[in-house]
Amino acid sequence: MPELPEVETVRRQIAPILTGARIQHASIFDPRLVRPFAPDLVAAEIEGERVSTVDRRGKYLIVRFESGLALLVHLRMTGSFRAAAAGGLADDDPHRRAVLKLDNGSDVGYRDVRRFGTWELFQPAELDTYLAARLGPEPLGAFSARALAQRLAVRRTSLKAALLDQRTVAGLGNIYVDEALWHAQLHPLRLAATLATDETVRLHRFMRKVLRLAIERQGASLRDYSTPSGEPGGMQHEFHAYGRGGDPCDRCGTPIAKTRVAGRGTWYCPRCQVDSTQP
DNA sequence: AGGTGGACCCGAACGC
DNA sequence: TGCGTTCGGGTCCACC
Repeated sequence: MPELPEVETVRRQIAPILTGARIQHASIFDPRLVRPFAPDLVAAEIEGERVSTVDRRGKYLIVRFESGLALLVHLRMTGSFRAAAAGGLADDDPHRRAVLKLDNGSDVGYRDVRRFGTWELFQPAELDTYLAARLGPEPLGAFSARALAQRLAVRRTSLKAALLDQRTVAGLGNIYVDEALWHAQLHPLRLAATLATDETVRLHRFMRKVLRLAIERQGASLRDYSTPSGEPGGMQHEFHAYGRGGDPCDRCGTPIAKTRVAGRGTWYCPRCQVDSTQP
């Protein structure tokens, strides 16, 4: 489940390989990846393009070409990249959906078991509009506790639902929301608009801390995620809440509880994360 | 208007 | 052992 830290790890690993390289040949095997457009049309459009930068915005990867064209990649749940020397990608992967052959002697494979991931081509102006409509600020960019407070104040829903909404803050998913809330000692069902200043400050501080640590650990490898070099991340060893139902809370020893919030499996400490707005 | 829940996928884990 | 069922997760899109 690639969230911001996993996507940033992928970006850091593929950026040096892609940047400055020309796409010699593109193969797209799964129509779902680029629909409603035909795979060969999309492949033809990026062939010959030279990569200028590889950026990230929220959970999106942006491969920008010198022509101005941009390839917007979303890994959704199980998308992953794998880099190898030319001809060095395993040839028996049934989940491989695309391959980019570069003019610098590298092959970049794209794999996606569940086929939710997407590749979309954009002209620069369109891309900005598209992203601006979907994403709030980058949590690790110029993002203040005051900005977070402002965004939460207008929401009429739970803290968890508000944080999962990419327009509140870009890049958090189910895992890092639970982790940030555990650190900040806030209940996932707490109404977003009811946070006191010190609570918002805590949430802001810990969401950034957790994301930074996760990037340092190269993301969390639970089921499908691994880095483009094939290594697993290490952040799963730093989890305090996510997936830890029944384990003693690392702060107070109370067993971690599991419930369902905003349609998602949600783990929290029933003692440390008390909802002061609920009876 | 804004929030909620189902659809999209498919492998893993589970139940019998 | 083998089958069927449930689950999960990000985003979009109906629906309330």
